[in-house]
Amino acid sequence: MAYPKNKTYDIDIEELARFAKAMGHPARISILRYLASMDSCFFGDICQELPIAKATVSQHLTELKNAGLIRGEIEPPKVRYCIDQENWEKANEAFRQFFSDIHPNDVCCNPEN
Amino acid sequence: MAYPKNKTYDIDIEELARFAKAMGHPARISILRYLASMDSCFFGDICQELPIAKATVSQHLTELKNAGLIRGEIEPPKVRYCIDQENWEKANEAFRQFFSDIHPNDVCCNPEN
DNA sequence: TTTGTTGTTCGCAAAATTACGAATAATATT
DNA sequence: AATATTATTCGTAATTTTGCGAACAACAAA
Repeated sequence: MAYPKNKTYDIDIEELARFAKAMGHPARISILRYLASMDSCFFGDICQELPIAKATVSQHLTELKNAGLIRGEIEPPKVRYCIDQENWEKANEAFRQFFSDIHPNDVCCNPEN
Repeated sequence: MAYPKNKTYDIDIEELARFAKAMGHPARISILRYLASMDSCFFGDICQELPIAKATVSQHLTELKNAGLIRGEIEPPKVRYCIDQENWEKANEAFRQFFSDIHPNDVCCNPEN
């Protein structure tokens, strides 16, 4: 853009957008999927799953942490990552509600109507 | 980045990421919400709902169209937009499945565990 | 034919994203 | 104390995103 200019949107819209944005990259979806399938997950394990450099993986993890979707804690010399239970539920609910807002027959310009 | 280097991920992961990315901006969430709440929706109506310039709205609409989440058809001199029923369901299902993959008690490093 | 309405496209600019290797920090091991 | 392991941060670069006003295109109305 340039100068953000304080565009404002509803809080819940901003929140859903933040969750969606965090999920808006295949590497980050992969990470979340992987974390969701494991009980124990170190940085190194995640790193091995992805076709990108560790520095980049670390950046993606930071974004997921900032969005609240994951947690990381140091277990020297490793770092253990996992899904953030509370916010994961929040995100789940936000998406669920969002999609439940529209029902097929409401739409007007799809071919079938 | 620089030179994309053909990072590959599973097809379904790519798809979910594309949907999420399209939803990763409050203006686009607003548009989708608005469309989901209306039967009839012209560009001008959408535009009035948002705190950004029409050129920018048009760009966001293009992104949503490219992601397959909406459709637009010309009804001179206006353009009618609506949710793309089929892909909306696809997206809904993709998110639903994604979130259903994790269950609270699987996680390992949340405070409660 | 000129004018008005509607929405897209163009040209531009600032900021954010994605990516990498190298350097660094923090801890454990020898 | 020196070395090895692990993961983050730094520096850099290319690309993408977001945004705007102005110009444009398409059609309707006067």
